[in-house]
Amino acid sequence: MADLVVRRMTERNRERARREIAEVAVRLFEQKGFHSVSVDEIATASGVSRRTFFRYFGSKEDVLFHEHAAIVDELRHLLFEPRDGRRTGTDLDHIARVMTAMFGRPRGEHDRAVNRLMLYEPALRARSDELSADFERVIAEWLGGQGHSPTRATLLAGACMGALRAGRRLATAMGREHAARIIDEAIRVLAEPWPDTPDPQRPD
Amino acid sequence: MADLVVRRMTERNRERARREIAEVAVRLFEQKGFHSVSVDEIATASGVSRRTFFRYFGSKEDVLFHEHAAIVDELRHLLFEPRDGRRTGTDLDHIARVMTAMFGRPRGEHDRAVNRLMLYEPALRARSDELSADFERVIAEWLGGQGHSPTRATLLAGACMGALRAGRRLATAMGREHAARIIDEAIRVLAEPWPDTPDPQRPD
DNA sequence: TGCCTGACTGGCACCGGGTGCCAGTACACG
DNA sequence: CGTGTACTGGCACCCGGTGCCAGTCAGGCA
Repeated sequence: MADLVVRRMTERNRERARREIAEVAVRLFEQKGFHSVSVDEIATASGVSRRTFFRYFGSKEDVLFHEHAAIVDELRHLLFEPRDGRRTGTDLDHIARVMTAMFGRPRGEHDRAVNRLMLYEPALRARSDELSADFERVIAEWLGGQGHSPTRATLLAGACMGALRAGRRLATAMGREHAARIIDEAIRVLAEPWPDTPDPQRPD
Repeated sequence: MADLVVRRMTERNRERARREIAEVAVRLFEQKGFHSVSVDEIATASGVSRRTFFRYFGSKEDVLFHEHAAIVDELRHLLFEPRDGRRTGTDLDHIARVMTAMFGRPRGEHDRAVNRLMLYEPALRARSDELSADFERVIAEWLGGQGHSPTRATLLAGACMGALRAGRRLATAMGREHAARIIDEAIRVLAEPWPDTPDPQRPD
């Protein structure tokens, strides 16, 4: 029991140290660019050894991405266990609500800095696309449970995350005040993407 | 003029050497996994020095991806300069034709091996998604020229490449014989993604 | 109080990817 | 046959990442 208390203390301290290191690192990244900051620099600037840095973060990139697993878990939770008991509307309505909740909420300066870095450093963009890929898998899984065939669920989830990923990039580039409008437009694009597409059964 | 001829010879020799190195490397990657093959190993196995390897390929990953720029150019060419003069059908029809042409054509064993590697090694999957991102940019650019607003063009291109990227993964995982069917279904998903979505103007 | 144990840290050595630099070499050209 | 040029290989170096080991600090226990 005392053991449990000790563990919790340690855990909290670790979390605090992790956050401090991450904040120092992000500040350096924004000053000099991701590539131009070495792990040694981050480590000494945050008062730990290089070796210890790698015990807190598996890699240099993880400084920016180590919350991703928790974010994916949150998405899964919102999708599969809607807050108001039974959900209403269509599948797309539900996904739209969840995504608006995920992307639309206010974030601190740290998160916004991480977002800026992800947008402009190609290596980091690729890594952030992995988060989208995880989202896509979760959505496909959920759609499969809603009665869509596995193939269709995968493709729908792909289209869905494709539009939302593009929307997120647009919103980051154009500024926070456009975010809501862009997410809204992304959903509309998904609901009715190609209004001029003829019925495939009756080609003209 | 003689100078030009010499340049061409050299260029051709370089290209041949590059292909040989790439084939040796892919063979090693499939035997032992991407991470377990060092650049030294590739270099000695293909009879060049490590230093020269890095003159042919900017990085170890480039062995698998150095054709990407050419592929993107080809996509751009097919999209913007349709073979039969004026294109017919809707925007989506046109994109569908181009994509079927890009992904549906027969490929050699080397290309298929590269595809397998990309699918199963996470680091390589991320890198291959950059190709999709380039495709997405080209499609957005083309859609912009077809009269869609910049935002809408970006979002449409995102949805489009999202479904096709998912379809390409499915096809690679399920085998070549399903490729045509899956691409077809991806296009249908784009044309009519959410048949149960109510008209946004008349919510029920 | 003094010892033991276990978690954490830092330092060291090492590996592999990637680059700058320089010397050697092969080859077309005059 | 000399000469310039493009290519090569080797060396040294930087940086990200890991295995290993020794030191340290705290709490538990006799």
